[in-house]
Amino acid sequence: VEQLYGQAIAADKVTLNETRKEFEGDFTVVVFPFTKMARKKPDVIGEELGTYLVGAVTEIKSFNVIKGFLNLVIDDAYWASFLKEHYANVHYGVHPSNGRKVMVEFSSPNTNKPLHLGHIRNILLGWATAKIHEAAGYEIQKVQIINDRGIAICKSMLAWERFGEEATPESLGMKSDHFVGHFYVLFEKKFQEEYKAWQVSPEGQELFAEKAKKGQDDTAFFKGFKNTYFNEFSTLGKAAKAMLLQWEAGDEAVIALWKKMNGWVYAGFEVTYKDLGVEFDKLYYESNTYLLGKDTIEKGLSDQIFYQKEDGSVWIDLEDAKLDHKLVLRSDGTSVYMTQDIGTAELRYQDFGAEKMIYVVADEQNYHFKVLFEIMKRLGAPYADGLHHLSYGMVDLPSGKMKSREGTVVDADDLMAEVIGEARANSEERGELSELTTAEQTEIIRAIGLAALKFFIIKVQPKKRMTFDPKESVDMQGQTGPYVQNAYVRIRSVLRKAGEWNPALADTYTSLETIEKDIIAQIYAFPALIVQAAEDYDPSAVANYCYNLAKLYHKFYHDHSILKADTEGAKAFRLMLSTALSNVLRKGMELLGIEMPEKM
RNA sequence: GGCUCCGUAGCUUAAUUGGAUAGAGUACUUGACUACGGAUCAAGAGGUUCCAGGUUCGAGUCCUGGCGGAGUCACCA
Repeated sequence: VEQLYGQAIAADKVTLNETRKEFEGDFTVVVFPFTKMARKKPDVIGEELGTYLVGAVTEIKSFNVIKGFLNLVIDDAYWASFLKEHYANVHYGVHPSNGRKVMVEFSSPNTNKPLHLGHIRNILLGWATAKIHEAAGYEIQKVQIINDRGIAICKSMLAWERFGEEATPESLGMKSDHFVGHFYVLFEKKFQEEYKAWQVSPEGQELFAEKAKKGQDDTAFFKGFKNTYFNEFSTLGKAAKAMLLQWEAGDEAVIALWKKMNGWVYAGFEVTYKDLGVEFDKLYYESNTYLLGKDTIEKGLSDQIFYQKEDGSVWIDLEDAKLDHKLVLRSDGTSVYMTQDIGTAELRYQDFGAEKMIYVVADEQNYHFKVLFEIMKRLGAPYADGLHHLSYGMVDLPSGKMKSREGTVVDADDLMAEVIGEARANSEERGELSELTTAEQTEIIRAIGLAALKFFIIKVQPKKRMTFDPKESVDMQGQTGPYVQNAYVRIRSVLRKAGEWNPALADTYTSLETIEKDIIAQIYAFPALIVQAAEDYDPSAVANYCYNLAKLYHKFYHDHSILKADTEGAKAFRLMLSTALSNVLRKGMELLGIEMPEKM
């Protein structure tokens, strides 16, 4: 543009797209943006630019102009040499270190119950986001904050103490985190019973008469009154709150019970994480961090970033950021969730010095993180601009919203067992694995089942709320994880059968099929795709890319013979192409935490 | 009620961030293995991209106003 029209133009102002299938070419330049500076018609500009590019860039063989779109045709020789250069590189697509650090926080469970479907989406997103950043050149640190204190775990503790009769996971034959969750649900059940009885008691009726709004029926009133009842009237609620106070005071018996219960939960979590194939570099425990942040509040107060009310509580005024006023310290001087998060952010920066910190947390906390990040900015934290909330939509069931207190959750362990069971049934029907040992079969079947589950969840853009249909999640045909695995397995099978082959023969193959070119062009796009997915915090882009690549390969495989190709050159070229594609598929899926088996 | 997000084929979804005739999967109908793996491929049908305006050479995408759904607006976390 500069050469032809004498005006410089920023690179990001040039739209360069992959050419759509129905037109000839590989890349398309949209020329409309140049009409003003060139003062010519789009078609004329297209002709001029095309002529210039063909002359100036050896890789561009020819061009055509259609309705203001300049389609550029890349020389087959370029694609062939590109393939030759990269096909054997199993780490193709991975960028060299960019010297930057990123911390990803995900999972972050409460310790009062086992992990469920919501955690699975969180974990898969967090894991994939970390891996994608790593491939994009970042040094990564995967962390979780374990919410091991608070009223929730006290409920489980209290229920076990009152109704548990010294039971253990072993004595009840339960997975240990499920065991603790069982007592959490039991607490809720007992509490509900107590609440129901109280509602019809004289005291309950009196309060209803006194406090209910006009026309409000008792069901609606008592639904809204539940928290107040728990905090002010319930004997169970009082006992749980008393236990929390005892915990904070360091009461030996309570601490011992707390350690016992949490120990059970951690043992259970460990199994679930292992089954899911994830691990963390560092764990933060809320019991160690929940008092952090007060110093910062003090300092911010003297710097007049915060202000104090008469009752002693400390606030920040964020009205000019359309975020209202927010409490950061209670009137009794104790901290709130926000205080803690401020302190934890600082602690992590001290620990790791990451310029980017990604919080993988459900979208119900969008407001919280907006406020947190705004506060960090006003406090002048050097990393404030690198804070990012990877917000994702909640997972619904076809029957509606999941509620752990009501026991309508899909348990993570059960879910994995289910998809693996489905994979096993499918596999046994096919019988492809019958020659392998039982241990090998089990491992492959596990990989297939998990691929179905993980791909089903990751392929949806994070911010979209998703409905999880258990029936569809175990599908293994169509746009699924096993479909992608199958493309890989096919390639591995072909490569095994090919035995020794000579890559140099590929040089004699000079006239590429359209689909061969398409595949190379897609492979070519992989490194940039990784960077884009990291920038967008969007693992679904990688999932969809892998699916499209697998689809291309299945079609190619169907239409063109590889081992029985017409010439030795074509055979070598196609083996090269297959190898390259298998490497990309394996790497791409690896970024999503999905393994690729050799057989299935 | 304020703020934020979402709305695309019956269902699940994509669209290179404003580009060409909105692309897949599923379900439905139909066809392809004596084959390098049929967990595959191909064909058909399925769309007023929630509605109405606006900006633009060009809008599923941006702006305004509606409609529908979700979240949030705690001295809970």
